[in-house]
Amino acid sequence: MADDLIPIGRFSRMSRLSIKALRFYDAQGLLAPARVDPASGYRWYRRSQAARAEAIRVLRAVDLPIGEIRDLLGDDDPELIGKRLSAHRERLRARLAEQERMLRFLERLIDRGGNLMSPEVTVKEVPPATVASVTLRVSLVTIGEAVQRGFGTIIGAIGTAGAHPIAAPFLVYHDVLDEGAEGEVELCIPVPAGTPGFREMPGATVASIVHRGPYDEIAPAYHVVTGWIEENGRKPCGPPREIYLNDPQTVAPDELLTEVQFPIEPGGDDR
Amino acid sequence: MADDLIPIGRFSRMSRLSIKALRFYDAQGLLAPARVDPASGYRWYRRSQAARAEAIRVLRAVDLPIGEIRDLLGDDDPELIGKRLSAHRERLRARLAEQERMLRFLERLIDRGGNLMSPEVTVKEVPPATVASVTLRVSLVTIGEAVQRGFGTIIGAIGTAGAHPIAAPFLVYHDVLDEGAEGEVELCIPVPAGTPGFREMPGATVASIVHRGPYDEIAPAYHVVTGWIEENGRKPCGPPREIYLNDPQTVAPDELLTEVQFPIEPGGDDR
DNA sequence: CTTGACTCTCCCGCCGGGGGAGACTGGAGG
DNA sequence: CCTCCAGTCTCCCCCGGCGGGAGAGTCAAG
Repeated sequence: MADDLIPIGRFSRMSRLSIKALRFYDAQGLLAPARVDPASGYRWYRRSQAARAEAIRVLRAVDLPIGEIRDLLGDDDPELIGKRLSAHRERLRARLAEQERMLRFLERLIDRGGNLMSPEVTVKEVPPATVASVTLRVSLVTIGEAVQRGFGTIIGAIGTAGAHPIAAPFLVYHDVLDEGAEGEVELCIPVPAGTPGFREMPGATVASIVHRGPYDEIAPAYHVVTGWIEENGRKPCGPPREIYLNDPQTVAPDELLTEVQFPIEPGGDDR
Repeated sequence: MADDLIPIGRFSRMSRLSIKALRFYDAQGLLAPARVDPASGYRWYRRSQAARAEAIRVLRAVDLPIGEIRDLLGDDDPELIGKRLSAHRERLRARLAEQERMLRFLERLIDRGGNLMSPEVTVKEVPPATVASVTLRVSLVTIGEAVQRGFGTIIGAIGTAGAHPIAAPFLVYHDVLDEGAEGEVELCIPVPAGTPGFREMPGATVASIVHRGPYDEIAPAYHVVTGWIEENGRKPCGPPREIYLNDPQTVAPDELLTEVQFPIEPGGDDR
């Protein structure tokens, strides 16, 4: 009846939706103008459409996708609407949590001084040692659990031999466990020199790096060391070791310190 | 030297970056392979590139844009890197705050029961009243401040007349202030009936709606009422009023209640 | 030589519009 | 009646950071 038809510009100012957005919503079947002049294509809105426009504006302001706004405005059942909104709330919460995770991660990065790429690789001499050891065949999938049990076994053996650990436990990778393949790893715990019945571990010159964080983020540390070795023209000469400098039982995963050592041939400017 | 060139698939698994991503980073000049076969186009990476790849992965994990990662990895000054990271942290914080705002807004929406579109319009009779009033010429830009001062003036006048307010203050829009245009508004405070020297406000049948929230979000309420009037075939017959049901001095903006009344011709099924 | 697993380039899609080109049109003034 | 200007139209490209897939070429093992 009342043909107070409003052109798109004025309707845009009324609804605080951009002209582009209004045209887009028209194309998406979300908010069709009351009339479209077939000759000129001009869109004419009615004052009463401002309510729907406002609802759309509000829902877009909480980042509800266009399609879901269309669905939501389609049904009148307030309970269903509540359910849709709640579903979206969960999405927003998830996104919020993700953003928080990112922010915290970034703050950790900044705290570390932005040592993104080259947490210092150092060269050092590792003296020979007597170790209690067990060799296991594992894949990257089973390694965590197997290592836990293995160290338990070793500690038991040390105890029955009347000795005690004198340094941090470590692990020797005799095979490359690059991607899902199986391989041998040797679990070691140093014991007092000369304790009979245990293996003698030779000393070595190693390129070393300390990784801080959960075990499953250690791969980059390996790549950094191997990359460093290559770039500095050194030659690897033995299986790498991983030394557990603190205890996962008492320290948060973020604080875990793990040293990665790659034996290399001596020589070069070992500072 | 060491020509341990790694094809893209293996490097992808090593670095936990998708093949698509690696190709993209190559195209963006972010991580070029050590060698590209000119004949086949095959990309070959070197183990040492895993460190840079890892840095990229980490920085992408905190959603730093590609271009800025390139810049950041370009310069070695750790202080500058820290500054760039901090700048990004501020961006993340801003985004987080925005997400939180959305979530809180959505929760408010849900609490209200999802009355997005039709906060109930009611028809009612407004009795005549005696009011102390002042008429101002304002635009939408100046209205907030002008109304504040105007009500101060009126309260002063009421005091000197020995009367006192008996109902919520309101405002009559004699002109449409649709978009930046100037117009006359009348500020009114009801006083006891028959107080001499004040204006008599006629009664009316009105379509009414209550808006909850900040004043500057009130436009949609107007549109809902005018839309309702149009859809229900009623006829507007006078300037609209805005009644301030609670006090912006003592109530948070989100809790403000403002009633919008549009006089309409009597008749119809006034429930 | 064949086979199968990799890899290449190129193009489209996403999401919600923004920016701009080039062509029309509605209403007001003369 | 014409003119003029602001408003409007459609169409196309752009944003980010890849993912998906087509169609073709390539490497290594049997």
